[in-house]
Amino acid sequence: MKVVFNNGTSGECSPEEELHIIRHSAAHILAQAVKRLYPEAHFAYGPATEKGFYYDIDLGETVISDEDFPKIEAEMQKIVKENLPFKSFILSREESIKLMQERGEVYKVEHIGDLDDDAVISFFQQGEYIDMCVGPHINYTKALKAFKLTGISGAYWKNNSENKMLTRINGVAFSSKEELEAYEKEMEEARARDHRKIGKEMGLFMTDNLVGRGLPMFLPKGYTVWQELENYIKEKERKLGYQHVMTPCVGSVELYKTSGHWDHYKDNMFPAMEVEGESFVLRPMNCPHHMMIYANKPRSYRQLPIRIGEIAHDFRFEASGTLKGIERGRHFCQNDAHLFVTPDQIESEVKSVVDLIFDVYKDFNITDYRCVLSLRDPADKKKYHDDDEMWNKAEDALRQVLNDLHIDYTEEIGEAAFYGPKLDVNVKPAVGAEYTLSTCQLDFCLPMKFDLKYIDSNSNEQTPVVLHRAILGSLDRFMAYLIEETKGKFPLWVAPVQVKVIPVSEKHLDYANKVYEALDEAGIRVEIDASNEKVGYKIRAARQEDRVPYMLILGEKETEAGNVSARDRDTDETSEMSIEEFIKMCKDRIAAHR
RNA sequence: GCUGAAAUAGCUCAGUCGGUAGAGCACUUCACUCGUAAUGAAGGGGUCGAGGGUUCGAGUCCCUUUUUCAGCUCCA
Repeated sequence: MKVVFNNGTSGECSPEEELHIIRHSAAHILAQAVKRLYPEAHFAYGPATEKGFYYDIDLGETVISDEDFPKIEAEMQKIVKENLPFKSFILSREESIKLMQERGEVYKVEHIGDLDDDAVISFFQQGEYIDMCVGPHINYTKALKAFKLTGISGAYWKNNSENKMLTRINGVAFSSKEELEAYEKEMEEARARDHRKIGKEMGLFMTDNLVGRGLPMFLPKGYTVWQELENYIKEKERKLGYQHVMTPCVGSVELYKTSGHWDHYKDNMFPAMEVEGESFVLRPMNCPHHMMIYANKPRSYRQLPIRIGEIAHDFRFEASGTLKGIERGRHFCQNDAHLFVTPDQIESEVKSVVDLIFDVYKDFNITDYRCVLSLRDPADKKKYHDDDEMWNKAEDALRQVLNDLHIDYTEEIGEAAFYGPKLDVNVKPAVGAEYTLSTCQLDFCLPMKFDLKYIDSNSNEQTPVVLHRAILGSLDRFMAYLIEETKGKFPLWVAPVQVKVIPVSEKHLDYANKVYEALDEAGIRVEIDASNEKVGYKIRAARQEDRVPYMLILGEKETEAGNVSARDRDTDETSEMSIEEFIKMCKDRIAAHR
């Protein structure tokens, strides 16, 4: 595809860059259309995104909504039809500021101020619209063939909530109409597997205004899934030498002042409760409790590593706008553990945690994830515990382990916890932004704050190192992920209803009840559909509502032979076998996941 | 928290200019006794999120508020 560069020349771009350039150009065309329709508009940033583009716009007093999209899209379409050429030119810093000031583009002027002194400042112009930009861009507006505005929202200038909120118009753009249609279909499918939607359909969890915002409640079927996940991970941990504990959901404010969490996070905690002169908070995390368990008695190097695990209820006063089903609530249950280790053991214990993460991912077929080594921002002395030597040691140690394990990761500055660096494993939900599923954090800081000790082989006191880790992250969030990945078709061992017994007619109800009893007795989660409906109807319901792994169709033939006809959810194939054979098959399949 | 949008039956949604609240599914009952993705009929079900206002009259217009959704910020 032919493109225009910011030095005024034109040439071919690589196929990989093509879409990006189309999308970025779409942002300029959007701005041009908006400027024509709303002359009072001023523009901030307008980049390409993963699937399209957006432009952050200051519209002054004007308020627009998605009802205005057809009008704006029509104007964009018109600009495309006009087939305006994109032209570029370079100006000096002074000329640039003058040009942008003349046009009232205060954000662009501020942007110029942020640029390095030797930065080349270039502009692109199509028709009457001029934008400061490094390009490149499409050579004519007609090269924008398929786009659509998808949403409107607020966005802070320079992504800082202290700054003014601008209007962000989002859009998508593709190289062809077919690709745009495919994308829209994909989005529709993504919305259909949103865990909030499926959770409602399957009766997994609910919320209620009277209970409170961000406080989901697990219904019997959802709690069944939850318990399976809990048992699964606890068993894995037990085999790896973890010891599970149970600690209270409340802690004194002093506890969190000691850990340092109070200073960093008190605004995101439920406010303190004053009782008889003491202050308590609902706990937002479990590290301090586990630290105190470690400190409960003298520890020897011979006992280390000590691995303390807990399926722990936590409460965080998350901003209302961030709540999202069971993916992010104000109450959640962490699959938390703290590993107290000697410095020599860091590598092997981190490795063991990382192995566990990927072992679990294998069990659940999780393949689409991204590893991030989250580091401190050395300039931010306020957020991060101020001890450069400690940080360098911790970051180097974690990086070293990841390299030794040959794990692909990207480093992100300013993403660390206040007490130490972390390895985060991030995934993408059906709808919305990436989040962290699993984490492993290296902490030299809290053990010092809590004055934790162990006696080394020379009878000297030493401070242990702590690994904070969560494999399923929170059970709630993991379940959200699992729902979206499986579209509610949970693996047999997790499925809230594993088998649905479907009698062909009321005549076969007695036999169906007998089969039901046998399965129930065998510990298989079974339901019977005794409703007065046709088989087709019942199958449809079993597929759509509970998404059951197996349906047993029981009619004349099965009753006489004493067999079952088992229909497999995943293959839609039916096979006839004895009750005993079916039970054995189920039990074997379930046991294979333990 | 911020910007925008939305809230009507258990669920998904319609409701025009302000004039007695609707559909499909689900539920209940009856008939049918059925073989692998919807049998038929009848019936019950609503303070239109909440509170105020305008009006002879408000699901509809205005204000406040709560919740939900999209995104921003945040995520120990």
